[in-house]
Amino acid sequence: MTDRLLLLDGHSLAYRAFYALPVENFSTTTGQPTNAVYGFTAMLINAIRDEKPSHVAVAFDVSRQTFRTEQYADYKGNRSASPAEFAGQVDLIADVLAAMGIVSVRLPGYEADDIIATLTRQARATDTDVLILSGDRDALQLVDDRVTVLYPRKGVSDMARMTPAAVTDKYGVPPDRYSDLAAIVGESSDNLPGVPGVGPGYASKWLNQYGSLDGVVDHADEITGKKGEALRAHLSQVLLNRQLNQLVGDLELPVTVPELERRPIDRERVHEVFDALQFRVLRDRLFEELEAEVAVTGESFDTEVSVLAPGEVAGWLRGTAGTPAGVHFSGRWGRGTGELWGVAIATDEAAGWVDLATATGTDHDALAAWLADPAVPKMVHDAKGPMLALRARGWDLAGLTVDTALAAYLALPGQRSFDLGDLTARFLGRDLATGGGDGDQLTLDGTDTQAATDAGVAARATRDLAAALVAELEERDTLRLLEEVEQPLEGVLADMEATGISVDVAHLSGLEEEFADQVRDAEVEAHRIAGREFNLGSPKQLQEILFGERGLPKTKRIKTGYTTDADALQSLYAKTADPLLATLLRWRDVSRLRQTVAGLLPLVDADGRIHTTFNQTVAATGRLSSVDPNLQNIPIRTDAGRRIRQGFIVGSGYECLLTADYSQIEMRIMAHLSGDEGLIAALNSGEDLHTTVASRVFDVAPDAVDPEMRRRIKAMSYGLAYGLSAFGLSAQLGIGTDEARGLMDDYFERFGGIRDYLTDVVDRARVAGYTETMFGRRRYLPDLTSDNRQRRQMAERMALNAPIQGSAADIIKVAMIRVADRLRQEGTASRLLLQVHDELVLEVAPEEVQAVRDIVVAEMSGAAELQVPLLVSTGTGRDWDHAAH
DNA sequence: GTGTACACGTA
DNA sequence: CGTACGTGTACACA
Repeated sequence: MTDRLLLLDGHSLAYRAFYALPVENFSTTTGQPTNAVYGFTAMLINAIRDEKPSHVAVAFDVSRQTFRTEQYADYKGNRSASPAEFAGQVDLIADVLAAMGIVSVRLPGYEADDIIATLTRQARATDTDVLILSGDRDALQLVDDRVTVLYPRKGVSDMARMTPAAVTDKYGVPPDRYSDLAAIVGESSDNLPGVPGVGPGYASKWLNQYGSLDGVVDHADEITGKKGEALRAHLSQVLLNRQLNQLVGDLELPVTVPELERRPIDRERVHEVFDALQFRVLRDRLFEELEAEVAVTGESFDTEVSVLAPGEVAGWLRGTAGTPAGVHFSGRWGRGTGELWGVAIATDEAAGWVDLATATGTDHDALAAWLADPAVPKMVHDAKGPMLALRARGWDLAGLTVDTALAAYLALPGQRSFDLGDLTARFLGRDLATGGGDGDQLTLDGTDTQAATDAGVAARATRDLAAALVAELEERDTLRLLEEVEQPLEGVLADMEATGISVDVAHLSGLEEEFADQVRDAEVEAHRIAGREFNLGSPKQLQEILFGERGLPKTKRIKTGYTTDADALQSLYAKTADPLLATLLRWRDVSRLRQTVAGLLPLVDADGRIHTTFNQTVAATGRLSSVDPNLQNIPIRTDAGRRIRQGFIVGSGYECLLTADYSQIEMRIMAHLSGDEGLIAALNSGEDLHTTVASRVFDVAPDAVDPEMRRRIKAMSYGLAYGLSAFGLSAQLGIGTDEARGLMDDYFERFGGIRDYLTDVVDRARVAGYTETMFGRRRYLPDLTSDNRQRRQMAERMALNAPIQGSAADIIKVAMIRVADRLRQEGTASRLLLQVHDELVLEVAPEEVQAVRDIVVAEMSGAAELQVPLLVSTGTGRDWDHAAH
């Protein structure tokens, strides 16, 4: 593979960053400005990620005194002394580079550009591509078919990619004539005046006409008019400019290109340096985006794993004397159950592996007792699955002090997967691999020693990782969330998954057939109206038919043409009354319903129940998610949808389902967090919230609020928590933007506390780099300082929503733990089945309805102390639909 | 087979 | 140009 050399102009980029990023948002708590360091480092990380160079160097100026100032005292003489805030940041950049294993180069008397020119020349002599990241246009003279300049256009992430074609396109001359052009037009940043009245247009015309600057000079007399006159008057300045802007490509440098080969990132140093700079987000990005680049130190876990022979388990466990242990379970699990094949246990002193297939009954008993002993501290990575497998054997897990997957989720809430190996590499700088790889190493007695070693190493890694993550969370004040919310919840979720929810298979099968018939009817009709057959499920074919053959007006643009989503089809139908649209919408509706039911049926277990899996570590806000199947998006809004809900029924031996949900929990959290008196009063009044708010916004009596007024206010109230704009509100309500803006103004006139809160949330998140929920759950939003407007605004909406959605998630998690505890304490047979973000579904045993309802309402309402009451409404019934209220 | 885009269900 | 998810289908790649 061809080598790729990335060269950066340290000073020019730091300077750019310094002026691009507001210093008030980038300084440490001790007052050290860091905006230039931040911007430079961000550019560096992006460039390495995008360009994947094999070699990297950063060139710096030593001082302003160079051979150029000797020749021309005013060279760069227009530059005011660097602001105090800039001073010192260059040294900090050098620290960052050292930690990242990147070479810095400087040479007295020369500028960074000369160093870059020299290294470029050296690299061109070998088979190496060169990328130059520089904020100095002089570098453009180096561009050729193997050398590209990345020039910051705006901010720190928008780069112009200057190839020979791009240079020619922009300046009208090829790169090797760029310096000639710059000599004629001058370079204000270097304080080199050009020919007055002559810009790149004339300069390139002359250069192309006479071939080069020499040609232009030779033929200066032939150039007519004012511009020719000006050129002749300034010839000496032009020639001086040309002399000064020529980069020196043959310096004696202390390094050569081969020595610039990328070296492993020094994790320890990166942590130290980034901690000092308080660059938490950037550090996370560094490790995330350059994961492949980060050399795992190679050090692996050299753990001796004792394969415990049949009969040895009890004795070995006694030997560990109840000391804290990392535990790794081998097996498989899902759909509310699982099987366990083996267990590895690693304490400080020893690691052991139990193969459950060969272990004796006594071994099993000893292991089960050890696992169930709450006095023995245990660390497990992602324990919910193993809990299901243990449960299936009638075993129990107690004494779980740290689940490293949950801990990592709180430390890195934006990450989607938490692989043990990735985490040990990231947090411990160690490699989980045990050097196996050459297949199974079965010993004579059939023991798979490689599996034993792998499991033992995983157990040891879990143990070490737990310590690192606990320290990390302690620092962020998030340890309580782990110990008092996420970890206790894990067991509750395992129970819910194992329990599952009963379904009426006959009912659902009937529905599936019914919906399938309607799908067929709609399809036939659609083909008839369209005059030909086509795939109704293909947006592409649909676009051809609607916008091509039928000539309907175009809808909102999407990547592949024009949207055919339900909203767009609705409004098209309102405009054109095209019967195909109605049929299409009907087809979409019924085929989706059919699909929902068809997806559920194969997941019904032998016990007649569906066991979903709740993901506890995927949603960035702290919510749960549900998969396999997703029971958090079962239809409810339409009659047909509710018929699907009727298929979820109370199980035999139980009396009914009970649902309990928080009313307007997000509005209540917004009231609490903002402290807005008006909203608090509205929620405390006990009257209908949206009517009360509407009466205040429109300044009329509550009974004068008509349904349309209420609808608009409801949309606005909920939209606020999502970062709704006047444009979005107008689109949603079908009113003009002016009217929408007026509505928003009126709203904030009465509820100014909400607006203040929302802007404050974003401001604080921008400075801190993250948002926080009421319980201290963080969400990191590096894009808040992006100079890409779309990304930044997206991050701002996330920042608005995360504390609200996340606090609601925290509250219902606490409620679930308390409900489960109370049900256990009271010895009820009733049990939790599902959580749907603001709703709990329980299965109630005979005679327990009243008690369970009281427990659920009390524990849900009492899960958090807010400035407004947490209202809970409940309902019961034979199925999920009838239990709604 | 894998990845992306679209559409759409819930809160 | 309103957040957070998961799933199924079509379609373009390998």
